[in-house]
Amino acid sequence: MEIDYVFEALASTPRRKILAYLSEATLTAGEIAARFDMSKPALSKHLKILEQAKLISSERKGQFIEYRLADKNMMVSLTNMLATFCPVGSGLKKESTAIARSKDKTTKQE
Amino acid sequence: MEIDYVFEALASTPRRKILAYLSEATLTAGEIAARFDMSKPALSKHLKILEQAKLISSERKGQFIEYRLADKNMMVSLTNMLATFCPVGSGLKKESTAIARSKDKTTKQE
DNA sequence: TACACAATTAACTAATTAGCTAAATATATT
DNA sequence: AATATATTTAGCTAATTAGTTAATTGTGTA
Repeated sequence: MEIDYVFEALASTPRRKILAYLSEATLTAGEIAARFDMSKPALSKHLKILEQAKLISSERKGQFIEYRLADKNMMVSLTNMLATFCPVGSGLKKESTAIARSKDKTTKQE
Repeated sequence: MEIDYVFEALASTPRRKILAYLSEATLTAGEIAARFDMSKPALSKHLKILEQAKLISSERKGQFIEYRLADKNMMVSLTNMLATFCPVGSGLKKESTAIARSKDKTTKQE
């Protein structure tokens, strides 16, 4: 599922740090890498994972590649996440409700 | 950091499913395990990870152990996450704090 | 006490992830 | 064309994670 990529992407301290760096500024891959104690290829992988999750987007500018937050998509994903865990129905939630109801009935019979 | 545990816990489809199952009902470890195609020890590990992240809590009831959402903590974590990554979120969080403060004041006056 | 049931912990394996260095690709400059 | 810079891809290894079965712990009941 699509949301899986978002959660996987967020489950990494360096990746969340990248998002924080991009929260206000647009930065090139090199500018981001300069802020981490990690090789450029390693950073590149993190950027790829964030981009696959649609949390960031990239645009080539000459020999540079600029990265920026794709915050609209992030908001959609996070909102969906909230919708899953909080009131708004999914199949699992309905089943959970049904379980609660049957348990309640059993308890009252005793 | 504390939030690291939350992200790690959420980066797993079965664990997010467990949260969804618990969104309305309180279930024992066995009742949860019965809904997954996975061994009980494997489920037990997932429950432990969720509990360490303070997303769920457990309580022994005789030979059973009941699990339930610790949703207040989850909401706090998720709200903080929004505040960190989205400029909009941080503004809203501050407003939320302000509202809470003003409500508190009002309540005490009553 | 002895036995059954619920759940966890222990010990292990297979698969995945995160990092590295070296090589390749794309663009800019001379 | 040749060379330099920015970035990514390839190939590798070490560490971590997710699952398994077997053993252990805690509780209820005959």
